[in-house]
Amino acid sequence: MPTNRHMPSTSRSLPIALLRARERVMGPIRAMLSDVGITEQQWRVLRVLHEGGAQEPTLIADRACLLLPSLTRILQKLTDKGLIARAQDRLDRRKQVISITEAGAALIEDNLATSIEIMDRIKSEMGAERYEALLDLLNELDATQVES
Amino acid sequence: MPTNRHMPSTSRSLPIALLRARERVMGPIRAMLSDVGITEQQWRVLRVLHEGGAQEPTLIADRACLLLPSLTRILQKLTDKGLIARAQDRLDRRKQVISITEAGAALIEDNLATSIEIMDRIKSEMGAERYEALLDLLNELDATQVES
DNA sequence: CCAAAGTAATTAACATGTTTATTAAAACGC
DNA sequence: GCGTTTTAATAAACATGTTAATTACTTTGG
Repeated sequence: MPTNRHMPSTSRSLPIALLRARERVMGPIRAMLSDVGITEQQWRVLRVLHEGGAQEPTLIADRACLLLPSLTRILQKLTDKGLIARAQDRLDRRKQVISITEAGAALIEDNLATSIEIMDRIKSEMGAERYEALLDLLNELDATQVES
Repeated sequence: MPTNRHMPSTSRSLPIALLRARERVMGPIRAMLSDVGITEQQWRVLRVLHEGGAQEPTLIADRACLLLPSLTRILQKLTDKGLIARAQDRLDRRKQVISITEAGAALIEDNLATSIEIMDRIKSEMGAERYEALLDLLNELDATQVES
């Protein structure tokens, strides 16, 4: 069975190349997080709250790149762990306001340096210029309008 | 709460940029696949088999970028759908040999053109040169050795 | 004001991701 | 040969991804 001439080998398939690249980056970060006892997604939520302050779930989902049903479960677990707190929005009772607790902030602050070190290592391995070029291209791809 | 000067905004965070870019690419592809009634991962497995011929699960997992436990479940579902067939390896009885059925091959062949069109549209939106540059950088990132 | 449409969050159901453990079969090493 | 180690695949358990449905609340239009 010959290779179809229109079928990209996996290294030239954009979806798979994106997947593999992400796995490469997340490996060391997951190792760090498993020591802390939280998942990659929980880490992202905490970072969004630490960076952006108290905010509603819809905004967190957008910034942490999570779907709302996933976020619902993650917020429940983070509440159980005492890393976030929840309150009702007084102006719009459909909404909630999620905030990070002191324990949550401490967790972020204790591990942020390590996280940055990991990314810096990748950056210097690739070369800063190529690393930045990659980020630019990824953002450009994200901004692409794919007409239906 | 001021933004930490060492914390990248999400668009400059490589893990999140990779995630967003992938979502952008997979959106239209998922729409196509949901019409066919299979998932993105099932599609990847069928393509690997169509492109590479009958092979063992470990090799499929590597090529389709799946972990073996996920693949185990996916192979069971594809078997139920009649899109693949399984046999024992006669030389090494730990191994299996997975092959694509005629129905599976037909499914791939009926939808490959659409899949290629989607990727071509993204390629032309970005510009072929930048698209190729992105693939190169992603492969370079994947080849990076992150020392422990 | 009120019915209809829209929005925020949750729930449900199924599929996959991820880690650890298990089972069966091969390959090793002495 | 035979116990040890390694490998291939599966199983189990928990977390998330994904889509559709639901609930509660708001906004809109007449």
